[in-house]
Amino acid sequence: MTQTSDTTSYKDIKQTVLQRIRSGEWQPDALLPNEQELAVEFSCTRTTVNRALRELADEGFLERRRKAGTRVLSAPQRQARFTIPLVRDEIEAAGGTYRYALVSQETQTAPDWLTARLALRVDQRVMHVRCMHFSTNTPFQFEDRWIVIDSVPQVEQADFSSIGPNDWLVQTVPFTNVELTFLASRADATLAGFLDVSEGEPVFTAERITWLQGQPVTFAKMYFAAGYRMSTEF
Amino acid sequence: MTQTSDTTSYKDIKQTVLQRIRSGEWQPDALLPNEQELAVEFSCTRTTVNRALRELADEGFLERRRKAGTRVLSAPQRQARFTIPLVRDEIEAAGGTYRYALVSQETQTAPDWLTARLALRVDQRVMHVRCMHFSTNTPFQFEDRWIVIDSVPQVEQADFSSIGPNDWLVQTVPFTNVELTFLASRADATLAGFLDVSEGEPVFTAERITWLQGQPVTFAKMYFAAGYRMSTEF
DNA sequence: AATTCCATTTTGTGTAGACTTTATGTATTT
DNA sequence: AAATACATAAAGTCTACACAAAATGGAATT
Repeated sequence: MTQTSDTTSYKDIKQTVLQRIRSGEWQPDALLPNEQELAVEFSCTRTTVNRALRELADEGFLERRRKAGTRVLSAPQRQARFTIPLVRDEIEAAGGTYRYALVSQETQTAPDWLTARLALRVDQRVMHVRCMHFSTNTPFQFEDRWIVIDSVPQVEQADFSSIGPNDWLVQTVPFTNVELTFLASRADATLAGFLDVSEGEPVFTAERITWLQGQPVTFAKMYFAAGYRMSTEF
Repeated sequence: MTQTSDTTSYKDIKQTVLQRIRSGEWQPDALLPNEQELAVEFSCTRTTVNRALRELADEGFLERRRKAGTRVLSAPQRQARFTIPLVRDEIEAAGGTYRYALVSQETQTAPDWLTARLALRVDQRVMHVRCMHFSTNTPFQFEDRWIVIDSVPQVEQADFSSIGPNDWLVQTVPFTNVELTFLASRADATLAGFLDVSEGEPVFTAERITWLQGQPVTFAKMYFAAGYRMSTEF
């Protein structure tokens, strides 16, 4: 047999399965019929059922184990997918005009806390860059970044007065692994000045560590202006 | 031909493609060979190549368009997947003992800001629940939640003195859609008391709105104790 | 009673081939 | 020059089948 327009597609199956979970027909922890049985029910091949169930498992609705079968997850460990936008894109998407400004750029020996955080060797040298991102001249984000020189030797020749370190890195170094952390921090005097808020105000903060094949490449702290909200739907 | 142990698998292909992107062999915006050509190169079927490329596109490395082919994304819009854990799981995973305490529970008419936020009808009634989550008797999270009674009528009979509203909802109502927001807020007197921090301290906050087939179900604000970090790797 | 071993079940992944859908670039027409 | 039509290329999906790998539950053994 071959594909015709009235075939049940993997998308149809996904929908139907979700319906059954939502309607309570398949309760949490319940065992689903196996792929072969579902294939018969939906009059399609096991391959098609497999794709549907595999994607639903990937999306966090189902749990699948060989021999054990497929179950409805009791506490749907649904995953929020944050697309971390580039600052420029985020500002422009909100209708602002993006402006970048370098605050400082210097090479130095990695401070102790950074050595510990990135598991650097002692006295390893880093490029320290601080810069501002504005949306139509309103402070949007203050970025405090360290780049490991041994991992990106070209950085010693880089000039961040007109291009941001993130843009430069994205163009220059691929990366393999990222650790992203969100937290709330308190504006100290310096930060308050840059972001135009009062000292002591809460500041939404993101930290990002990037590795290339196990080697630490860069650590960045990004402090967002007052009222910033990081949002996603799923 | 059939599958043998020396076959190139879709995982191998994913790795190889990533290598080529990282090494710069396939620059951003570059057009990849088409599936048929790659199938020949990797001595496998187009189906296998398709799965590899499809997943890489899904993970944000590639862009695929029919007829136009497959390209390397210039600004890798990599997506962070946050698995939003249940509070209890999060506390227990960190080695703490979970304890729950109800602060208040009452039905009321939805306040204006909530009516606006959830697009409720005027004077729609909601259940307002406030509660605390402790990790070994240390405040971990203060939860401030509203549940739309029309969407979950059973909630009027619910007793949240021993089970948290989130646990109850997960067991009772499936959901279709979630909006999740992270922000930094400032501890007011009440919050400072619950979380055992000074007034004015920054508090990492998550807001969560849940819908069931277009109907708003619940709005929750979750205030985390000092020092909380929401972290993910990808 | 506990442990080890193993057949069996169920998902995981691959091959081979075909049809479907989309959209691009070119040719044609206006 | 602009708009339209169209052949075609490339990804998208399905069928049908096969073998692989994991893990469960029970049988056999200690």
